[in-house]
Amino acid sequence: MNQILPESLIAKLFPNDLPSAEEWKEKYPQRKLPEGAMVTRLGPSPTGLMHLGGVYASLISERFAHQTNGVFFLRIEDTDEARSQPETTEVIVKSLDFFNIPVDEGMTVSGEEKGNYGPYTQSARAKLYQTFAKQLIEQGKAYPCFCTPEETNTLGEQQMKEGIRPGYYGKWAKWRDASPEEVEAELSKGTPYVIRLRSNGDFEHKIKVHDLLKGDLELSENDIDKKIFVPATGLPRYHLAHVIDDHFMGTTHVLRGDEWLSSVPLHLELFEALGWKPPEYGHLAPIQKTEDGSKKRKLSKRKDPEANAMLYQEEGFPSESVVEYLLNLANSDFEDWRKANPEKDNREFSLTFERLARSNGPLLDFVKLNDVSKEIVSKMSAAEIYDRGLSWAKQYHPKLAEEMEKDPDYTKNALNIEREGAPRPRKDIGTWSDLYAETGYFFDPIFQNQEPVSDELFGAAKDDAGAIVNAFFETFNENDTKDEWFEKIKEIGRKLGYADGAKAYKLEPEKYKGQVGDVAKIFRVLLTGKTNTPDLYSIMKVMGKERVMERLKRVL
RNA sequence: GGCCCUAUCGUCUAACGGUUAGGACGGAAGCUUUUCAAGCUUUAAAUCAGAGUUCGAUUCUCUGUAGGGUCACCA
Repeated sequence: MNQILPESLIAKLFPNDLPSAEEWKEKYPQRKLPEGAMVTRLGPSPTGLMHLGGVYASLISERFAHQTNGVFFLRIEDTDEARSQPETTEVIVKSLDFFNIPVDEGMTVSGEEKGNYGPYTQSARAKLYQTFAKQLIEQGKAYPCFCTPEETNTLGEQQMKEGIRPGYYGKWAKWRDASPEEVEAELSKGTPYVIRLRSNGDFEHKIKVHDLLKGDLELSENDIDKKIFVPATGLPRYHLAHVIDDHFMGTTHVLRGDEWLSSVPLHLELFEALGWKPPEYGHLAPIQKTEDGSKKRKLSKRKDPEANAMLYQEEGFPSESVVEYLLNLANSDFEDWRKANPEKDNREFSLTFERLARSNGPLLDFVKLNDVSKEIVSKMSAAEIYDRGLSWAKQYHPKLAEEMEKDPDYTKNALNIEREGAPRPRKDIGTWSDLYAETGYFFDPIFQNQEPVSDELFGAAKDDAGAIVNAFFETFNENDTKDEWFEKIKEIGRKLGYADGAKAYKLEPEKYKGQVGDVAKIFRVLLTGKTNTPDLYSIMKVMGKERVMERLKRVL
């Protein structure tokens, strides 16, 4: 008993120059891809920032596409004119670029679209949607509804109050069975309206749904006459847009956040109404955070700065650190793979749905991220750290950049201490911003700006600081080998009553004032202002005699 | 509240129905030709609760509990 509107009335709802369904089919032919190839996509709405969850979903989607020789594309979902900020598409594109997630089709960093299934921005596809919104009305599968937003709201509130499942459905679907005359009357009055799906579903009926990640599910059929199209803007709502686009763009696998799970029945109904085969769905558990240590919640764009993907760039994380951390959240065996294949590109790791399915709303763990990152940076050459650190610093830490650039070779030598060729390279840098704290003292202006050295830092040998430095001046030879150099340090200590090593000191602590480590500390603190630094001999080598003497002198 | 999903150390997780419940991060202790870092050694730390099925349950079933998602609009 679907109420089908007369053609003359339908003609008033849509432009009369719409391409036919056939024409669209010709424009967007089926993709020719190898067996098993997945076509995946990211469909963000441009609202100003890229969510970390979006990066996570894209990373996973992109990897599945490319590990099966398929296609990953980017489609900007800007159907909500009120919320979309089209210019922020750039933010999304740049984020994907930063994280090295290659997009085969869609908007690129250069500002131009590529791909044969475009345009890849929904607001530019209005005609396509209109063809099918019209078709649904012609077939009686959709109808115009003249309820005001206030009416719909009141309806919802009323239903809630009465303990009834809220929504525009069944007997509450006021315009579902309106006569052509009633429709015509509103139309001629110019009443604003929306187009709703005429759902055939029964909420009491369960349908079996297979989700790539959640497995076999039983969900209630959709029976809501969902708003699918807004003639005032000429654009569909998300649900219809997703169905039409993923059909014509040839998407085979939709991987999206699990907040979408409950709308799967609606989407399946729409695919059926249009006579198309739906893609496979996989619903990802969200990345979460905890505030008071007990309650978990999904990262929120508004409240949580760490939800913003660009934060990781600002903080100075190398993009691959974040990528590898996310890969580990997606497939927990990535970590083992990485351990077994320390030198391989993480692209050689294949993601599986089986593992992904077990990832269950993980908490974002910065400590772990930082550990992953230190591991990655420890494998870089000094030159790479210099280049990448400098390009970060130029944008986010000009003072550091300025110093790094003054003498690139000096900086690289400093960065190379205990690094290239070392059996176990240092793991002190997790983010480029660590460069300032960990190596800043190499640069005189930064060193002079540090907190003045307090006696506390000198430790056990603080009373002998002057004597130690004086003795050092007498014997220092910058051409000494490391062994010769260290022998001299020990000798200085010995004369002043310090043991040669920690062992000797521990055996007979009462015999000594301390041990050679305490003597070394005097130099360390004077030279760097810190008690933790790499090997002192190397530091002196890099700094050069003049700078070393200059800094040591201050204690006298 | 209805519906859906989930439940192992603090965190991320591993374990054909049979393991001393494993690993990683973080914590603690120790080792070292200078301090750190790293590395190595050691260590504390978990199967949400209760029933049932079973010779045997982290694993299967049920109930409860807790957490997450969703239910006006938007995506």
